[in-house]
Formats: sequence, C-alpha cells, structure tokens
Amino acid sequence: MKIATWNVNSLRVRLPQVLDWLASEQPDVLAVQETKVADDQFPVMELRAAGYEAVFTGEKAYNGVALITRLPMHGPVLKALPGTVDPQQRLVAAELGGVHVVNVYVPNGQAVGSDAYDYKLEWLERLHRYLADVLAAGRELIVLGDFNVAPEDQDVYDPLLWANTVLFSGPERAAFRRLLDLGLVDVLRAQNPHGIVYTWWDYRFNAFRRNRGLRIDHLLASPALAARCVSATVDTRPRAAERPSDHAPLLAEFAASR
DNA sequence: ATGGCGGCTGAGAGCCGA
Repeated sequence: MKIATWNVNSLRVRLPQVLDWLASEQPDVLAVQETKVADDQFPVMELRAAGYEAVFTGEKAYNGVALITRLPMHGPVLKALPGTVDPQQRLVAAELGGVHVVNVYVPNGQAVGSDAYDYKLEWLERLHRYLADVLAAGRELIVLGDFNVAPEDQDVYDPLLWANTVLFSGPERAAFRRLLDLGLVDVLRAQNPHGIVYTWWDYRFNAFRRNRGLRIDHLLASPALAARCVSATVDTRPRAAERPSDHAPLLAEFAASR
C-alpha cells in the first residue's frame, strides 16, 4: 500500500497541484487536511476523473479533511471522534485495504495557555482513547495527518527559539509521545533515524529556501504494519513549485502481508 | 525580528494558520 498525507491549505486552490501529484505518485490513499470546503462544493467529479473516490467532512473556510483513494472502501466511515460532537471537522476514518486509516487535522493551539491550546490537548487525549480502542480490537492501524506537534529537537529548525511555544511545548510533545506509547511507530522517523526531515515551512521569511522548517505532519502505524514499511519520504517538490501549500506531502509504502 | 505570506469572508480589514 502506498499512502500519503498532505495539508493542502485549501483543496479548491490546490486542486491542480493535487491532481498532478496523484498522477505522478499514484498513491493508493491520499489523506488531505485543511480542505476548507463545504461538502456540497467538494471536487468529487475532478477526483473521480483521475481515478479516485473520496470520503470527506468539511466546512466553510476552516478545517476539513478527506481520504482520497483508489482502493475499495468497506464498512462505515467515521467523521468525528466517537462519542463527541466537534463543531470543527478534523477527522475522517475508513477501512482501506484491510487497514483502519485515520486522517487527522489536530488543532493548531494558537498559543500556549489559550482556550485553543486547551482544546488541542483535550482533542489529542480523545484521539488517544479512540486509537487505544482500535488497537485493543487487534486491528491494523495507520493514523496520519497534520498533528501540529514537532516531537523532538531535531524536528525544529531552531529548538531554542521554539522552546515553550505552541507546536513544540512540553504538554503537546507529551501528548504525542503517549500516542507512540500505544505501540504506534512514527514511520518517517524510523526510516530516517538521524536525518533532518521537515514537512512545513512558513510562507514568510524565505523559510523554505533557508530550510527553516518543522516536522509536524506524521504517519503512525501499528507494529506489524510498521515492520512492513519499505519507504517513508517527504516530497519537497510541491513546496518548491508555484503557488504551494506551506506543507509538503509525506509518502510511505508498505509491503503486502505475506 | 516588531512582521514579512497566503487562505478565508465578504466587499474592509481582520481572522487564522504554524
């Protein structure tokens, strides 16, 4: 299975880039975040013409997530964390190729100590409970998306500058670590144990040209699946192209089981 | 490094992202 995640920062603006990328990389699944499009405006037909179906949950102007796939989908599609009513559309999950695939757009948090920050930490705790249940049921799991957390010093271009700020504060990193403590594997880091690998660069400051980035998009896999990961890379080409998203796509490939 | 970018809405400038 070839599976990717990409925060596109408006699917309607980025649709040409997304269609180009699907054509060149041919992933089985692409999880996108920040679609910023209401469901009745979602580009179903354009994706279908490219050979992909989509399940999505969106809203006007903010948030919104979609799973774009050429695999057959089985079973129910989840469009929010179970047992919660979230006015912000931040999660879509489906059974794809025998794997429970969970696409997340974790809240940004705005600033340490803000209401948005508390909402982010609560959201991550609810995600933890849900993923624990999935794993307890013995299901193969991939959770991928924009986590808005840089887990380690090497995931931040200037850790001292970012210390105690949102995306890199202790409580956020601890919440991410608790997801790994479930047994999930950060496959991009596992494939690049020591390398500098960023997924986001600020539009300002010439950040991309200077490679002042953060690694805040992630793909986590359950242990047996992670053992079959044959590659995990960040494709920086779309970030370098015309009218880019500020995030680059993260692409991983898994060998079939036996 | 104060904000510089870019998307959104609604028709201004302000909000939000990270």
